[in-house]
Amino acid sequence: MVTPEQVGERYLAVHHRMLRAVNDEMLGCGLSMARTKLLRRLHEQGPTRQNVLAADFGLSPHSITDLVDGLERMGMAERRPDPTDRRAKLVAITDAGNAKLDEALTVHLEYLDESLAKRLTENERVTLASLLTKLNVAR
Amino acid sequence: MVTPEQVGERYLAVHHRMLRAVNDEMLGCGLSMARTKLLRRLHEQGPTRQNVLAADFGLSPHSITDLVDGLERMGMAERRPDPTDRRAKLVAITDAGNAKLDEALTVHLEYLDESLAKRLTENERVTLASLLTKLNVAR
DNA sequence: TATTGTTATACTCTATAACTATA
DNA sequence: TATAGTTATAGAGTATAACAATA
Repeated sequence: MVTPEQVGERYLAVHHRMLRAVNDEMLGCGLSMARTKLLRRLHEQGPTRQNVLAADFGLSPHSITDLVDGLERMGMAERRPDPTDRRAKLVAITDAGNAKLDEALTVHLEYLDESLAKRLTENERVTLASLLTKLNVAR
Repeated sequence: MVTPEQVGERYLAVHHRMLRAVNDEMLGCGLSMARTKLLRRLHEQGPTRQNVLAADFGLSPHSITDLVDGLERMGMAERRPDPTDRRAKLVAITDAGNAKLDEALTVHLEYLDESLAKRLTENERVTLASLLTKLNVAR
């Protein structure tokens, strides 16, 4: 029997392990979770100022500097001057970054989908997806 | 509409954020996720050799040394000689560790349960719990 | 020769605080 | 005086490799 009180405990145990497995998978192809998220944001919304990224991801300005440094060293992103404010910098994804992002998303999402498909039926996955949608509300 | 193919993607977005929130909560009461897990294992299964811990948690021997160092500095765990093998050490939880573990589990599980209760009905939480049970199979 | 754990070294992800350049 | 970003510093969590003690 399952009671609602046991959910938090299971939640922690299961997802901590799953996310770690995905993260290992991602590192294997050269892009960590944090870097993938940032690259994806740049891919979808174009060149963005660092302070906007910090606010949107809930990270400190320093963490963004660090993340962008890493992506820049890898050649996946680049900083450009912001023409409207000489203090600010726009971070943009490069062609190499777009290619890598494509590869990383394919690899890790396929891995996750396979892991889920191994453990859940199609109906259960649909149910999970709808629960996730409800969990995703920021509150 | 929700298709099984979208599940992996949502899974990542939702749980990454949730686990980070829980981890922040846990740091606030002085025990990180990794330390809590280790302390809990020591509480439940008694003094354990470091190589066993490394194997069970899927960590390198060094990571265990590091984690135990941290818990020892906090007075939450201690190393004892293994009477059967002078190379080995048994890691044991202390009284202070047991008290802290109790507090940490209460704080972070209550936080998680509240987060879930804010977003899901009781029936949905029961459904989630049963999905988590299926996801928890190691494969 | 193999195993147990530590030390040395390093990388990622996160933080706060002090600082520089610009607004 | 306030904002954008970097540098300095720090701590957790992870890794590999080299090493000492012991088996």
